[in-house]
Amino acid sequence: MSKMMTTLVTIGQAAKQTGLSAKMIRHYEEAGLLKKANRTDAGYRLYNSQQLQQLSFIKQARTLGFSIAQVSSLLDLWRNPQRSSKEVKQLAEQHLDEIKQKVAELQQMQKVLQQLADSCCGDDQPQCAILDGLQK
Amino acid sequence: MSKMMTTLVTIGQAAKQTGLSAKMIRHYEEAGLLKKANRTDAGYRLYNSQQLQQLSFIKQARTLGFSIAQVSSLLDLWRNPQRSSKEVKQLAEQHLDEIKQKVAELQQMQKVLQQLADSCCGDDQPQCAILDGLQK
DNA sequence: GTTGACCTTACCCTGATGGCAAGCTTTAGC
DNA sequence: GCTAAAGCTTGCCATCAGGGTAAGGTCAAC
Repeated sequence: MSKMMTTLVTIGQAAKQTGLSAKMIRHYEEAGLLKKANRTDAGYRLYNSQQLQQLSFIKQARTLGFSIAQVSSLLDLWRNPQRSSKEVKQLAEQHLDEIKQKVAELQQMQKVLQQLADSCCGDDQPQCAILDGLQK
Repeated sequence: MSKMMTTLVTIGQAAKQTGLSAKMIRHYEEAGLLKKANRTDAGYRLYNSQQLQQLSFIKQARTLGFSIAQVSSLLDLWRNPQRSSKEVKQLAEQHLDEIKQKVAELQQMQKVLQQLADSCCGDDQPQCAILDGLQK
């Protein structure tokens, strides 16, 4: 056993360093993404550099739009030396498909809405192509 | 006063005709989008053709992604003969901007995620560019 | 020793539904 | 007329990923 020099930080520091909020970190612990953090005698959570790395990983994955459940799976794969990159890629492509579908839905909305807006003169008269379009 | 022949339907029929669910219709009533529906002696909600038209309007607006609050404003404008199409157009363009921003965010996610997925060979080995990318 | 910054838990709020339960009403079949 | 099914009612809980607030304990600086 080697005695590592570990720098421990409280949740506020961890939040600053990872770009998360303290609330989110507690939430992730509660959700089971992280092992329960060690505490000081006073009950303050303490994080070492490995845990900070895990939190950064979560932050990155959330930024890419992965759900908490997906992040949980990603974390499991990340921590598992027996993983295959195939599993990871499958997860990523599944999420990619979800994103593409959302983009398509939003673009469809955008298209229709843009057409309606373009056909509305936007003056002081009550006649309005947008409302007419919604009525159809 | 002319006595109009009005066809009245219960909430299930209204749901079928508008593509909404009965639950949504009750929710919209609760949220103040619609006047409280008349009831039969037994307490069943009844909808006439004008109310069905309003429900269809709501359905269309929701399909275009307007929030309930925005639909409420749209309904107010729709019902107000003194409206100006300018007000409607402004609301629509505001929503259009929100959609465009969401699309941009999702496309940014998509781009990064696609790059990660492309650089992951997806084989049986543990080495994985996606996990490496998330770790950074 | 006090003040202010930081931490703790617990609870309610968001948006737009879905689901379920318990109970009443109406309709259809026999 | 009786019964079963379908339809309606309200009310409460769950979702998802947190934010807000309250009430209280802790720590560091001055």
